Amino acid sequence: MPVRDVVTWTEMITAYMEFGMVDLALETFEKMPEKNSVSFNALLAGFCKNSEGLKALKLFVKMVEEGLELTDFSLTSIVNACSLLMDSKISKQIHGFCIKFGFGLNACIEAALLDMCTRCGRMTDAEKMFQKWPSDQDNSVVCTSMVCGYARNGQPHDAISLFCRSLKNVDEVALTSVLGVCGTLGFYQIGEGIHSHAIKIGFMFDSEVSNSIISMYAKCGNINGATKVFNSMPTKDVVSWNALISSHLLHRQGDKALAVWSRMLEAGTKPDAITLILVISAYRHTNSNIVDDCRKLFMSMKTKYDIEPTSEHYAAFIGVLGKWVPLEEAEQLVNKMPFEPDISVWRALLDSCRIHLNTTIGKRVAKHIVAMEPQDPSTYILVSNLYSASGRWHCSNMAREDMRAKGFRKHPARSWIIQDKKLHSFYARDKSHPQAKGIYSELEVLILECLKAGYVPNTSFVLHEVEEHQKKDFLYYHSAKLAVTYKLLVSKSREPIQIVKNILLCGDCHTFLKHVSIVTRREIVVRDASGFHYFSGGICSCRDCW
DNA sequence: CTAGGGTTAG
Repeated sequence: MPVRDVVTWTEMITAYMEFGMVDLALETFEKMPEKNSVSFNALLAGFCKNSEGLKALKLFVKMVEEGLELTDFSLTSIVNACSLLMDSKISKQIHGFCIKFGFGLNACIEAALLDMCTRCGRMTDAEKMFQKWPSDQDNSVVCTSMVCGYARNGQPHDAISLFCRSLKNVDEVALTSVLGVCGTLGFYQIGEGIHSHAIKIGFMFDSEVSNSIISMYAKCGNINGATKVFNSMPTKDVVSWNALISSHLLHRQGDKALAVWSRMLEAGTKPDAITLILVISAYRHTNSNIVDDCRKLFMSMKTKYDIEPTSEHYAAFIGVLGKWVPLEEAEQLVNKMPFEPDISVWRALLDSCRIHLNTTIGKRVAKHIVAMEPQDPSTYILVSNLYSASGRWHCSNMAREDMRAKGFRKHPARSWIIQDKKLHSFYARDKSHPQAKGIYSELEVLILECLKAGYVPNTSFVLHEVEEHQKKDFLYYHSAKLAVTYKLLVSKSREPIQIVKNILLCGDCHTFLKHVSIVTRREIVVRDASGFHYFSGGICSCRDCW
């Protein structure tokens, strides 16, 4: 067979893989009358490109067993496959294989290995490789891998600090990643600084960078900044529209989100699956009169926009129903689904049970969730909290003990604030802050003032079995209360107080913060898992439903 | 002809 034919076949495999047509690529590969190592490598790389880590690994094993020629390209791809599998043990085996393989590592393999380490949780190994990287070599790729690795592994400070230390080496990819970190944490000043830097080094019109700036501003509470950046973009892709719609959702501006959706259609941009998840969700933040519009949209997804509803779309729609119509309708929809509902659907239904305070259906739903994800610690907490809410402490503790016995750890609930470009994070009854003493005594005073202003503690949000008189001790030291107290202590300006919380704000903290906004006459902005709460003069923008 | 890092949602 002439070489040119092998080249053509191989190019076809790559092209199919590029467009996600894995089966066609494989078919082509099998039909090839003659294969060389390049065609194997193309298939291997294609699997990785399409997140088929296991298929890539199996192919690689086959290549080794059959004694096929392995090259730098094969190694880079198999390292990538390990990154997809995120398995520390396999990653070490492949790591060793690459080193033993002999003919020296090149920059691509090294960079892939470093990235693999960050994805398998081997941050110390990644750091070692990073330090050894020759300084005369261009290392914008490994720099970015390291920044993203820190971001992924819960080390946002290291991500930002490395980014700032290597400004000469960062490019648009590192920018988007670190902007994501700023958004997650609510690091407004730093995010703004990075925005300026992005303009300075010429990425003002890079759409990926702009997209992440939109989302960064929205997550930091500046919805106008997000809108401004969006409007300034000369070309908006579907991600830009999605980012703006989700920005409005985060601020519970359902009408504005729907208005952007109309503009998007007028502009002729084809929505994708994420767009529809967002637009359906937007109806949570409108009113009960237009639930039917949402229903119509949901029913016409396939015919009008050629998007097949997935579990995520169902979950979003159930979230809307759960908010505006009787719970039974949401439950019925789950039972009538044309395919097996996944965990996101059950979680949405459970969330609706929370809004309706319906523990009967709630417990039933929770059982499904536990059965589906026995590995997930948050499931046990969900069940435990559900029992606590109805006073069944024994069952509640059993769920927690069950979780501990299995060695799972829950992701702790946290609230944090930013002060002097530093993050101060608190968990419930946290005494680890250097100023803990001052915070607790200040909080005592604040509680007294709020009680005077009419705050009535609601001990049903205490999720542990304790004596009634002890309950308030648990309630008073929730993380959001500690965070707001600390901020009041250190910032005397009239600026709004910004708090970020990684889960939902509890009902008692919500009531408390309303009173804090009265007695301190300061605006309080909380971003929790449901979006923004703006407290001012005793009222919250979420209208007490979140 | 084949290889290394990223953005929107949950």
